[in-house]
Amino acid sequence: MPTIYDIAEKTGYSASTVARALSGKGYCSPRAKAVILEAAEIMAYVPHQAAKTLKNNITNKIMMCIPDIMNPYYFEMIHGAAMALEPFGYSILLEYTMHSPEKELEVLDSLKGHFVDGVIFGSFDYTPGLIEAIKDMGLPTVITSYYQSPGSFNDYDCVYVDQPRAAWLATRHCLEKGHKKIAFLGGDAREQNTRERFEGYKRALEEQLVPLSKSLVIHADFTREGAYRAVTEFLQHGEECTAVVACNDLMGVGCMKACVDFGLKVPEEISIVALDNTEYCLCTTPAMTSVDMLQGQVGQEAASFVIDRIVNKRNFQKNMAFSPVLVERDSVAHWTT
Amino acid sequence: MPTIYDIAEKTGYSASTVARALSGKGYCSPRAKAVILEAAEIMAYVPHQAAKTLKNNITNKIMMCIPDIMNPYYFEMIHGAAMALEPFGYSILLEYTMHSPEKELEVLDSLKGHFVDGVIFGSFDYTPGLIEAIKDMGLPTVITSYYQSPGSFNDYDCVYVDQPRAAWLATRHCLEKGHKKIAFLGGDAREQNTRERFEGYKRALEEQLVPLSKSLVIHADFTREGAYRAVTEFLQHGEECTAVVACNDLMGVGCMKACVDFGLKVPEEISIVALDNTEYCLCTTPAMTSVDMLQGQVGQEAASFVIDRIVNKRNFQKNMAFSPVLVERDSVAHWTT
DNA sequence: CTGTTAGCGCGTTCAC
DNA sequence: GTGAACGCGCTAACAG
Repeated sequence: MPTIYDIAEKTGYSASTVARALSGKGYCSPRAKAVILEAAEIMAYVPHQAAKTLKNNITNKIMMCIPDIMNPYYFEMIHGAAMALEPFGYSILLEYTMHSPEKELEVLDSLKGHFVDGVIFGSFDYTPGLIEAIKDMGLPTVITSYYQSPGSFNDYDCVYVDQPRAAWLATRHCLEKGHKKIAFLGGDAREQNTRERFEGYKRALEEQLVPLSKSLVIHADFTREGAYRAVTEFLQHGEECTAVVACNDLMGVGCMKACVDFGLKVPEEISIVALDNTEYCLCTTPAMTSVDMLQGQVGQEAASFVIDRIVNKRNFQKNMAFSPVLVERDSVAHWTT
Repeated sequence: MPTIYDIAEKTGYSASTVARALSGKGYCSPRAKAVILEAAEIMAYVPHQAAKTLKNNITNKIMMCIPDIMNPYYFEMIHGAAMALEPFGYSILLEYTMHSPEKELEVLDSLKGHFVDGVIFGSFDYTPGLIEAIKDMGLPTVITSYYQSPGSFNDYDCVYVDQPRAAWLATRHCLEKGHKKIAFLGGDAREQNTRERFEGYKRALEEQLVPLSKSLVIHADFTREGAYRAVTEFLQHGEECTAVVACNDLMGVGCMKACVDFGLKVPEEISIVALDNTEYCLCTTPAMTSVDMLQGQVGQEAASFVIDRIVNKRNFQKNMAFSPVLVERDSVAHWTT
C-alpha cells in the first residue's frame, strides 16, 4: 500500500506538497498537482484511514446498535439510515445487543474508543442507567425512542414513532368495527416497548368505556413461534375474544396461524390487527391489517440528525416524532353480536 | 478521552510502563500494574482505536458487502456472520451495492484504505473485472458464490450454496409430483444468480426428458410486486402451467398472490415451490414449500474463513459448498392428468 | 509555491 | 523494573 511518502519519492516533491495536492487544501502549483495526481492514480493510492482518523478524529462511520436483526422492523430502519448516510460518505457499523442490557452497556463503553463519529441506538428498554451510559460516551447520538431524561437535555436526540398511538390506532380500529372483546398480544411486560403499546391499547378501551380484562392480555416474545404457542394456549384455555391486537407483525402472523389451526376463520370469527406493517403483512391470507411504524423514515431521519450534529456542529437537542399510520387490509371484519 | 499519557501523569509512571501494564506485554512490576489498572478503571480509559490501528494494522472490523438489504436472504447471512465474528471481537461494517457493478468496484477500491481487516462479498454477478478488483484489493476475502478464476487460486475463498442444485431440487420435486408444465420465475437473465438457477431447472427437465418451453420462462426482478405483475401478465397471456419454480421466496409470495387473484387454487390447481426458505414461507396460506439455501450457515462459515486468514494467517485457498435442502410444506400437490 | 517540523495515541525496542 | 525515543501515515503551522 503506497503512502504519500512513496508518491513524494516518485515525483521528487515532498510529502507535504503531495498532501496538499491530494487534499486540495493549501497552495500547490498546477504543474505539481498534475504530476502528483497522475502518480497517485498510477500507484492506486488510497489514504490510510487510521492515519487520517488519528489526525483529525473523523472516522466516517456511524454505529447502528439494534436489539435484533432477524426482525424486518430493523432492516427497514437500517436501509433508511444507509440511504441518508451514503451521500455524506458515511458507512454503517452494525452491532446487535440481542435485547441484553449488559451487552448494550458494553457496546456503549467500547464506543469511547472513538471508532465511530456517531451512534444510532435502538433499545426495547431505556433505563436511567442506559441513558447515563449514552451521555457518558459523549458522541452524537440518536435514540429511536422517546426518553426525556431529567436534568440536561442536550446530550442526545430522539427520533421515534408514537408507540402508544400505534396501539391506540389498532385498538380503536377494532372498536370502530364493533369489537368489544379485544385481546392484547405483547412481549415481555418489563420492556418499555410493550409497556408503551399496552398504554395505547388501554387508553383506546377506556375512551370507549370498554372494561379492560387482564385475562385478555397475552405475553409472548415478539417471535412468530412464541406468539403461536401463547395464542394456542390462550384459545385452549377457553378465553373468548373477537379481535387481537398483536404488538408486531411476526406475532400477528403466529397469531393468525394459531387461530386458523384452532379452527377459527379470519376475519369472520376473529379479527387480527398487527403493528409494524412489514412485508409479512402481504404474505398472509387474508392480508393483514397493520400499523405502519415508518421505520424507514425513522432510520433516515435519525441518520440526518446524527449527520447534522457532526457536519453542522449542531449542539442543541432535537426530537422528532412520527405518527404511525393504520394500513387497512383484510384481517379485520365488522363484529355484530 | 484519557490517553496513556494521562494515566502516566496521574500514577507517576511513564507512558511506556502504562502501555505495558495495560497490554500485559513486556515486564512490569505487580505493584505498578495494580496502580495503573486501577487508575485506568477510574478514568474509564479506552484505547484510541485509530492509534492502535495505525500502529499494528488491525481494525477488528470486517466489511460485509451485499447487493441489497431489503431481502431477507441477506439478513440471515449477516446474522450468521455476526454470530461467528462476535467471539473474536470483530464487528461488521455494512455496505450495499444495490446490484450496481460500478458501486461494487467503488467499494472494493475504497477498501484499499485499510479500514477493515477482511471482506465478505456478495454479488449477483461475478465478472472477471470484479474478480480482478477483489484480488487487487489484497485483503482476506470470501465471496458467497462460486467463481474459480483462471490462473492464481490463492486470493480469495468461496463459501456458497450449490445454486443450480437448489433449482434442480425444486424442479425435480415438481416432476416427482407428476408435473410436466413447470414454469420458471427468475430475475434478470444477465445476472449469474438467475443463470445458475436456470441451469438447475433446465437440467432437471432434461433428466426427465421433459421439453423446455421458452414460453414458460418468466423474468421478473426478485421482488414480490415484480413477480406479481409478471405472473399476472403470464396468466392473462393464456400460458398454461401446473407448477411454478420461483427463484426466491418474495417472488414465490407474489406468484402465489397472483395465482389466487387470478382464480387459481394453490396447490390444487397450481403448485408453487420457491427458493431461499425464509420466514415468508411460513406466512403464506398454504405454507410455501421452499429450498433452504442455508444462508445463516454461509454467513457463519464465510466469517470463519475470513477470521482463519486473519488470525491463523492461512495463506492458501479454501472453498466450501453447501448443498441446499428442500423443505416440503403445503404449496405443491400431486398432479394427475 | 514548497519543504521542514511537530504531533495525533499507541506499541516496541533499546538503554539505564 | 522502568523510561526515553522513535515510527505507524497523515495534516497543519510555520519558515523559506
